[in-house]
Amino acid sequence: MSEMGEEKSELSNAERLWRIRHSASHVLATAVLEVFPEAKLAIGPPIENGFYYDFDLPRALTPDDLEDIEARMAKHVKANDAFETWTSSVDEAIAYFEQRDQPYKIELIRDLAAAGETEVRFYKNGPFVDLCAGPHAPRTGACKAFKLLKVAGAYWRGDSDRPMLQRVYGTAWKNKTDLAAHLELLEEAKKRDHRKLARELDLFSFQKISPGAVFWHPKGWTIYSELKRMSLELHKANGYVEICNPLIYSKSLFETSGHWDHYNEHMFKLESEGETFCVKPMNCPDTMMFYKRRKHSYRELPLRVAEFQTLHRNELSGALNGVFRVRQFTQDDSHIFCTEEQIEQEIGNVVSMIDHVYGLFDLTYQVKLSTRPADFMGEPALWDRAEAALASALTAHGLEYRVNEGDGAFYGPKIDFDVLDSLGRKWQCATIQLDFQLPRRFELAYTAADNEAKTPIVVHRALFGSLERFIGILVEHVAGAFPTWLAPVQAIFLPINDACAAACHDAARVLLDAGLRVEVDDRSEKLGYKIREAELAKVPHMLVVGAKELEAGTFALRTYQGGDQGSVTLDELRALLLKKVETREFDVTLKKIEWSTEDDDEQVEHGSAY
RNA sequence: GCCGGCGUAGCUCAGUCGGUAGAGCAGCGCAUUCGUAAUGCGCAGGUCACCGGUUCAAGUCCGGUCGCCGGCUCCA
Repeated sequence: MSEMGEEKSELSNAERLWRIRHSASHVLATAVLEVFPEAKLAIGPPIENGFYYDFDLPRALTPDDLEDIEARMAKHVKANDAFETWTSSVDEAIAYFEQRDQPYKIELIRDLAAAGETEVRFYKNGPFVDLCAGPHAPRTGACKAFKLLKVAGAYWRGDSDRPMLQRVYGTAWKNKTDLAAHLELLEEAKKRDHRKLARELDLFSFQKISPGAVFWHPKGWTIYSELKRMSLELHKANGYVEICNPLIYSKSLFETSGHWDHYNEHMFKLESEGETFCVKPMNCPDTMMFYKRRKHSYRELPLRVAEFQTLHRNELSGALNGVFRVRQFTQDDSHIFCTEEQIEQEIGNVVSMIDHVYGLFDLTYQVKLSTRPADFMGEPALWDRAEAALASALTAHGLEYRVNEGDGAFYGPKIDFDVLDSLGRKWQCATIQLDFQLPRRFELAYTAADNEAKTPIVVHRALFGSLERFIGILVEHVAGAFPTWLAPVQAIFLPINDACAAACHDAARVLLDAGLRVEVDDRSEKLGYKIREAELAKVPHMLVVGAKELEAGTFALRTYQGGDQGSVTLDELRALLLKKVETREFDVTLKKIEWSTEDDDEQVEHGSAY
């Protein structure tokens, strides 16, 4: 008892939660086995904010089943059974699960044995015994604050060639208050879903006639255009040139690049006069052609070439997701042709640009450095030097990053920047990828100082990643209330009666001429109604004009969710708005959604927890 | 693509046992000229996603297709 108490006090909060969640997954399996004694168990690990367990069941689970299972789980939690643990030999363990007809468990044990384990660990709570490395909470009573959330399909061992199992997801916390807070967070998060906000704010839509492609409405397109303009400005200031190449190419281009062999099923193809053409899924192959059009001197390097062209990728229908995962999109893409010596400085410059862009929106990101995979191409020594250059550029910018060993592309190591959406899902946005292969495949060269032909290195990189995905992230990040420089309508005049309308139109004209996006709501509605609509449209600045203002020649400024800000003159107003636009001020009061700050690293340490 | 769920007016949603479709908001018209989050009255709006089947009769039951949502896989 005292031992247990000591153990408890030494554990970090995160570790305790981790054990509660892991234990909850066992309690879930306990309940599922009651309902389906013939259930085949796969794995049931803790995850961020909760847990899941994968089952092979005779039929699909219904919401009613979940309720029933949840009620049974509550009984096992109330019973407060102790988690007991022991080890047994591989053979005994296999015999145990053979007797119970649990093929997935047997496969796991065989893999452990193949990895050199001679003993495996078991955990038992009440009637339920599972293969498990642990650790667990002392008793099932620790799982008192849980809720089952959803059931989804998941391939056994994540392999699309293996059986599809049913995965039950749940969330678990140390007490009911935390659970309630988390459920409330989920509700809040749903409200800022970019698909919902896009409809409410009339930014963009999707239509059945072109799945996975965005129909941009005037307001959404304004945001898109402003972002693109900002990005281009930044690129030009950083020594990039911009090109624009075709969308459609003979398949021979992709045979040269390797896409025809490795990316075929993702490309849209067309036939014309017996020849096969492909709609480009990436900008790299045609940018190689741009480089190749003539000879280059080492003096031209690094050569930074931007191309923001439209791309098409035939993504699996089930993978499409709002604006986060589409079939047609545009990257703020560039390719840097450079020498090996220039890599570190170039990467450093790109990291600065990324940091600048994300800083404009107070967006936080997670950095991953992916290193040489098993099936790499090129010389190991070059890989080592390149990986070191990437790491050093990240360190120089004070960025914390995680190393994903062996997760690089076969053609080079890369740095990925992940951003979370409103539901806490990670989406890759910015990316920096070194490429040793493409220049070889396209036989690119530059003439070095010694008059020898050398092969340049290519850096693929994007800041936003795709404009579409980034805008989706942004919509959710600011909950639809954009900073003034991006707001589709930056200011709206609200005349109180018809007599004030003319002054509003005159003032609006002045601001429009200054390049601002301004509207006048001169409908015969009451002020409260107009304010309500402007607030719902999340217009950052509202200018109320009545008899008082007409006489004083001023405007009563009201800001989005900020209330009455007092009177301003037209000159003051114009200066205020222009300053915000020119400095791209992030004038948004964020109510951030804070998902768990646990790092995945912590989860990886318990990787054997099934 | 796979597993599960869903698809009724522009949006959010009702629609009982199978008996021929309803509300609020938005839209349109008229009235109202109003001081910081919803003025009133009226009108219009539907191949119930699509195709097929069962039935005297289908929004409702069955099958297929498409799309969307949550996951898995894959990726920006």
